[in-house]
Amino acid sequence: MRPDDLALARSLSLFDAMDVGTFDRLMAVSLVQTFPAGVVLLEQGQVPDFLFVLFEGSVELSATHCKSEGAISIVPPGEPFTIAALLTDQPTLSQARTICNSRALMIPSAAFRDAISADHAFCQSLLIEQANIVRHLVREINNQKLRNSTERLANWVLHASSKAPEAGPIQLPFRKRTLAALLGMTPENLSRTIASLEPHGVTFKGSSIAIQDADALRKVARPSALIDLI
Amino acid sequence: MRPDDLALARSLSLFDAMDVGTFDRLMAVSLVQTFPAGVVLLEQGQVPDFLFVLFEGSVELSATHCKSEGAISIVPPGEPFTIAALLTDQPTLSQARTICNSRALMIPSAAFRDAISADHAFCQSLLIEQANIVRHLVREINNQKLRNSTERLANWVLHASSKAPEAGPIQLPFRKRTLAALLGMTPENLSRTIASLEPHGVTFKGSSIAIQDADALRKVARPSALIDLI
DNA sequence: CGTAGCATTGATGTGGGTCAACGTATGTGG
DNA sequence: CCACATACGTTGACCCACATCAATGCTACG
Repeated sequence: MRPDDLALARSLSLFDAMDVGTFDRLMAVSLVQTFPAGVVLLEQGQVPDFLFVLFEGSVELSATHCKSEGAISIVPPGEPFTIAALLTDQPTLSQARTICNSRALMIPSAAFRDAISADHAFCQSLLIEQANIVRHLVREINNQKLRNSTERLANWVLHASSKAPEAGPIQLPFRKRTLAALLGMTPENLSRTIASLEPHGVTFKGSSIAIQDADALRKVARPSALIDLI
Repeated sequence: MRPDDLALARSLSLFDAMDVGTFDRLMAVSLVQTFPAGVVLLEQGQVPDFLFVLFEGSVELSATHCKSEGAISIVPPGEPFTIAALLTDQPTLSQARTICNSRALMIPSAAFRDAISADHAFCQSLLIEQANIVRHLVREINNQKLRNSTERLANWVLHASSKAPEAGPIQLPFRKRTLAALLGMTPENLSRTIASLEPHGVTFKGSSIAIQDADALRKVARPSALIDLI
């Protein structure tokens, strides 16, 4: 690994609590690789040999069953994915596919598990991290069970705009069909839902989304601390 | 705590990896309490003061949003619940309500977190446990997104019968409306779905469910390693 | 034996899926 | 630089799964 990649890895929140010695041992056996868009990093049903941690790019975690596909989440840079499969040494439940050019740190599974055994503080921080993922997934289940597609889209827009660094229109970070899969609907229906939302304070123009009237949008979305991050 | 309750606690898989000293310290500040059916142990939005571990009975974890309600899961005896909220010290995302007379071990949150800090092996086993919960929730999301209600019910029956200790008809362990909430449908629709499943190898009689023809049922359910536990 | 909650059944409405056609971007090679 | 190809997005027509509302049976329990 190159020195600047080492520094980049060290700066990730994942390794915040990790002991320097453990970190160095882990990096000694890890590698960094770049991938074009559309590459499958992990097939569903496969036991992962590596833990992937995204340096740059995005990865879509999705599952297919009898021809229908659903996306679990889009992994942003800086985050690891499918840790749960690795920890339990079980086949992944989702496929991981790059949706743009990406660069990832790859840590051999066995070495990662050794690090957990060796470093109590790291193990603790991972536990908190997994607990946060559990909470995120419970939110997702509630989102899916208790809302219709209009509400899901409206809340997604609100959340995306609150995450954005500055005010003003936000850019859709992937294709619309990906958003549709993420929200649990068909691309056709997403189109219609977008159209039905335009009189309520949002405008979609290509991949640019602008919120005109946040209050009006919030009235449709009815966000809840139970489901959304306030 | 009474000695037999201490022994019962020690036998739980949750504490398998826990050091004896840590265990004793934890139990010294814990208590055991019994509850009738229908008691709310944890309100949604509340930061839990205790970790509950069920000795006997069952607890329903559910969420309500704008008058509609969805169940996340039914906790069986021997298992803890809402650990994720406790680990992250955040408000619970679901309400916990006993669905029958129950008895639970109650461990003060702070003491539980201390045990995690003190005992590396325990922390590691908890991490694996959380990873398993993550996998379960991902399965649940796939189940919800990729299947219709008939398939969900059929798979639920298959899974329930495979969990049952002996062959023969199984008993529905809760009211039908609870099952409906768990499967993400209305009670009315569950009734109809049950009726539509009867020509496919299952018979429902009151709260007793008998599988006549497992292959026929499996043909409707189309179970998948991706969603179900094989 | 009445009452209250739960399960069932029927009638009806609607959200969202499906299928097909058309419009619109993005890139590729002549 | 433009015609063409290919994939993506949009729109419309239609259908079906499921929710909703309302009425009727069940079962249980005081």
